[in-house]
Amino acid sequence: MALRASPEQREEKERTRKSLLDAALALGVRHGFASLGLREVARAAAIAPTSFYRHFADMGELGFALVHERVRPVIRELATRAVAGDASGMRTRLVDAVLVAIDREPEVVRFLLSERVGAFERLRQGLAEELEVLATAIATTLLASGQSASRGPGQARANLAAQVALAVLLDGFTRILDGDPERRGEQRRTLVAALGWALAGSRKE
Amino acid sequence: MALRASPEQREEKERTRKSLLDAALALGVRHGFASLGLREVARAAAIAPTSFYRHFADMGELGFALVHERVRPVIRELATRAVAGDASGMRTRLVDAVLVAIDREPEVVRFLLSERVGAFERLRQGLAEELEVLATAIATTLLASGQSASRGPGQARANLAAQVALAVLLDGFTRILDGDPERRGEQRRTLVAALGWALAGSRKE
DNA sequence: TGTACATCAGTGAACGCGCGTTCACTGATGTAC
DNA sequence: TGTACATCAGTGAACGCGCGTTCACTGATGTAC
Repeated sequence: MALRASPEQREEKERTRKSLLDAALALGVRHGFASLGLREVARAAAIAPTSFYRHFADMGELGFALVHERVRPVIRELATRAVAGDASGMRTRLVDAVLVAIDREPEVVRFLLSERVGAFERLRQGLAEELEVLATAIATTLLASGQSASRGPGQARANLAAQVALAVLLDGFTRILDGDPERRGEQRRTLVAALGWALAGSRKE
Repeated sequence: MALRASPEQREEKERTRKSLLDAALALGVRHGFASLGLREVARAAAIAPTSFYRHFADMGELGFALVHERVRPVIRELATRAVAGDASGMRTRLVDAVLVAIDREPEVVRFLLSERVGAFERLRQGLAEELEVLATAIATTLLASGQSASRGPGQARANLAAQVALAVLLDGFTRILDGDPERRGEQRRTLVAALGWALAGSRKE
C-alpha cells in the first residue's frame, strides 16, 4: 500500500469489520451485549483475537459503531415513514415499518431495546439522541396535520403525543419480539390500536 | 444445629443473603447484570466466593430471587396504588408511587428496566408476568370508574388504555432515572401529563 | 523497467489475571439419650 | 447433667480455563525514483 490501500484491500477490511459487527449482534442476542468478550466476537467472525484491534480499540467502541451504523438507519427509516404522509395514516405507516424492522434485523432491534436501558451511559445517551429524532418527526407530522393543534398550545400537545407514541412503539417492539410469531396479525392490530390511542390523546379517534 | 437452625442462625444467614442481593443490585447498576460475576458479588458482600453457593446455585438463581423478592414488591405497590381510588386520581397516584420507588430503590428500578429486555428469557418472562399484574390493576380501575366503558366494548378499551399507560410509566421510569435530579418537578408534571394522555384515550381529558 | 522501501490487515506465541467450581475442613450450635 | 453426634454457614487452597493485551512477525500491495 504505502500511502493508500487499494480498493480491494479496503473492501476486504470492510467485510471483516462487518462480520465483527454481525457476530456481536448475533451473540449479543443470545448472551447479552454487556457480557460479550472480544475473543468471543473475534472467534465468531473467524479472525484471530489480535486482529480485532485492527478495527476497534475495545468492545465499547464496537458498541458505539453498532449504534451509529446499524441502529441509526433503522430509527431514521421509522422517522422517514412518520413524515411521509399526514397524521391520519401515520399509525399504520409506523407499525408496518416496525414489523419490517423486526423481520429484517431482529438483532438490531433487540440491541436498541437492551442498550437503551443498559449499563453503558454513552450508549444510552447515543440511543436516546437517535430516538429523539423519531419523536421530533412524529410531533412534526402531528403539528403539520393540525390534528393536535385544535386545542391548547399545539407544539406542547404534539410533543406530548409524540412522547407517548414513542413509548408505545418501543413497547410494541418488545411485545412482538418476545411474542408468538404465529400471531403477527393480532399483534399488528393491537399495536395499531395502541398507537392510535397514543396519538389521539383527548381528541376524537 | 442438627435438625433445625436457631433463630439467630437463620437471621444471620438471611443477612448474608440480603447483602448478596444488595451487592448484585449495586454492582449491576454500574456494570450491567449480565456481566456480573459470582466472585465479584461475593467480594462486594464480604464473603468468600465459595460461600456464595450456600445461598444460590449460580448467578441466574440470584437474578430470579431479585425478581421475586425485590422487583415484585415494587410493582405490587404500584398496582395497589392503582386500585386505591377511582380513575380520576390514578394518574397522580401512580406517578407519585413511581417517584417514591425511584427515590427509595433506584437499583431495583434499573434492574427491572434492564432485565425486562435483557438476554435471559426466564427473567424477561418473570418480569412480564409481574407487569401484567399492574396492567390488570390499571384496567380494573378504569373499568370500575366507567370512564372507558362509555364507548365501545369496555373491557377491550380499558385493556388498551392500561397497555399504553404501562408503556408510558416504564418510559417515565427511564427518563427520570437518566434525567437531571434537579428537574424532578418538571419531570413529574410531564409524566402526569403523558399518563393522563395515555389513560384518556379518545375521551375528553 | 527494476529495485528499495512503506503501509497495514492479519497472525501466533506468550503473559498475567480473574473466573467458576471442587474439596476437605472449621466452628458454632443444635438434638439424643 | 454430661457426652456423643449431626447440621450447616462460612472458609482457603487448588484446579483448569478463557480472557484482554503485548509483541514481533508475515505477506500482499502500494509508492518513489
